[in-house]
Amino acid sequence: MKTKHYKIGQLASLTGLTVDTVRFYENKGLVQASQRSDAGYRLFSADDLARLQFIKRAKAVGFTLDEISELLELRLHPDDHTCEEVKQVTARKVRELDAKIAELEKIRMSLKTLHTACCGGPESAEHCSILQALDSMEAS
Amino acid sequence: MKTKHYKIGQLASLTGLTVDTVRFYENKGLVQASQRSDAGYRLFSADDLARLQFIKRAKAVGFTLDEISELLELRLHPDDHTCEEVKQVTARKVRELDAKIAELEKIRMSLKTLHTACCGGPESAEHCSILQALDSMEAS
DNA sequence: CTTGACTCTGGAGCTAACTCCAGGGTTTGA
DNA sequence: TCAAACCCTGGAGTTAGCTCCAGAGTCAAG
Repeated sequence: MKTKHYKIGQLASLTGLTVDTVRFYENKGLVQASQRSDAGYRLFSADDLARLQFIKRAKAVGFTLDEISELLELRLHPDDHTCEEVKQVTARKVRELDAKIAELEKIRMSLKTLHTACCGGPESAEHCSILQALDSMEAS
Repeated sequence: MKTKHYKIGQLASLTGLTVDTVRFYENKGLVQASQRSDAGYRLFSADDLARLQFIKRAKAVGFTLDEISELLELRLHPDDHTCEEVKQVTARKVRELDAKIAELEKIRMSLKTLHTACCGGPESAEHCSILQALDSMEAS
């Protein structure tokens, strides 16, 4: 029983990335074809697929490729003496994510305010831009 | 009574942007010096300051300058016949933000899993990377 | 056994978002 | 009053993250 593997084109259409982008990521060390065919074709595993999907999602929320690299490299080696280090890194990342999420929530709320104020009651002029909506939130 | 205004350097140090970046943003139309001094110096208002702070925060969560431009341009004109349009745009943006937030939450949770699994019990080997942490979340 | 769709490498080109001059004027504090 | 610290414009340079060749080999259906 052999594990299923994908050629670069299949991987590309499965992830919605382009063939060039996948090769570019490989070049950057973000992903690595688990093997090559006799003809030299890259052969990727299901793990590689998951990795690329992760990369795509992390990118969509504003991580740089370097940051994503760092996230992907994060591994727990239970027998490793730098475990405390890893713990610190993850804690820091979680705090960063919390901050990011808070920012997004804030922008989301002000958009929501904007949305509901639209075509509405007498105070529509009070909340006529996203900046004012943000201000009114922070005041409350 | 005159309203307080800032020269570009003050604005830069207040926002943590560089002078060059502020000028770059002005060039792109993201912000506009409300007036110029006799010598041609840009003079910015408190509104401009708020605008730049918004831009900075929006950038930090992964919006492009074009997207930020779109957000800043979103205004409600109660007497405008395209109000329904604006409502649609805000609704779409809110949905996009929801998706973004969900992604971040997911990554956050898997980091958290990674964090707590570290140096821990017998299953630490089961969650030794962020990808596996993600997998284990989605399975549950 | 051929033809069209796929793959390879290496390198050039592109867009977004800055960043850094050069070469000049302006403000301000000791 | 004069030097340091600011500001101006216009344009060139940089980094990240792709994107697009050229030129050549490979695979699969008819």
